[in-house]
Amino acid sequence: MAANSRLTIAVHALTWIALAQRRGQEWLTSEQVAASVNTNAVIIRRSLGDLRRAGLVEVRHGAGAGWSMARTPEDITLLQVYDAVEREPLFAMHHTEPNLECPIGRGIRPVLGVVYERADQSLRRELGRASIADVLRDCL
Amino acid sequence: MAANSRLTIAVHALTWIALAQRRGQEWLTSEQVAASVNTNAVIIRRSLGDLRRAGLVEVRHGAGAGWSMARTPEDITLLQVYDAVEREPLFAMHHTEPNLECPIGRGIRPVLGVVYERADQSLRRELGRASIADVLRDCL
DNA sequence: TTTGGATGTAACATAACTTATTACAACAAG
DNA sequence: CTTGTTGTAATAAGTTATGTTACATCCAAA
Repeated sequence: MAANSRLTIAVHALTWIALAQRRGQEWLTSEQVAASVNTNAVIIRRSLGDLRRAGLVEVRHGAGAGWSMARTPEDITLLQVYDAVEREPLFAMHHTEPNLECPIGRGIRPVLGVVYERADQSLRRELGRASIADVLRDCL
Repeated sequence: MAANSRLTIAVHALTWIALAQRRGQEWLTSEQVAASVNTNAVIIRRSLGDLRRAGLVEVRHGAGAGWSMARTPEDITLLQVYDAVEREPLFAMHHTEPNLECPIGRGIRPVLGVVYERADQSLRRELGRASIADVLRDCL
């Protein structure tokens, strides 16, 4: 299993909804999205639920229910999707506190924190450059 | 448990070995490194084993055995450490092949592959800017 | 007002990964 | 030889990712 595919699933779902809307279908059910992603509808509902909490999609209940974009594909970057679905930091610190009597044990965590923060920023900058509209265009 | 701490452990181990050598101790045992990182010596042996396979440290067997740097701290970047200990890509594709009858299912993987590649490159560029010597200096 | 189809979420199952720990064969310096 | 350390296997416990079933809740439309 290893690295998770949450960003992949969420971007796929959003891009497919964007294409369906361009074709005139305003609301898509989780079953319809799941058919394109080829996974269980509950996985899609959980992913789209994250995106809804981040304000990227809207949901409608009752008969004729489904999911719809809350913004245009041009206004949703992969960084926003990443922030919506990803919880863990890129790199973890020690599980147990290092030995504070050692100069390295004392100093390493803030030092690595700065390095990891810079790496995270550059990753996010790159993800911020691509939008759902870009992904949709390149898929076709 | 969540995100792994392999990069953290390996950088800590290397930095501590670098400091010990500067203080005149040429060879460190996995027990001595483990005492600073505050973990089991086997964890350290596995991490240093990865670094040895990448040519970053040397090992000596028999009585008086231990670990030593194979290069100067200035010549080891966190990117080299990252490559030595990290196997998984940053983002995974779908677990199951998406629906190839859908235009998005057909096109999404190469498109995301390009985006993920760019994100990975920028992360690596940032990790390549910091050396073990930098980490050691900032720890003191 | 009823109904039917979809969401939201809990519960559970499975597989993989991470860290920790014990045990021990292989190894080499003295 | 002796002794201390490495390299690695085996095992365990905790966590996460994904998939699946089940069902209460919701609401547009009939």
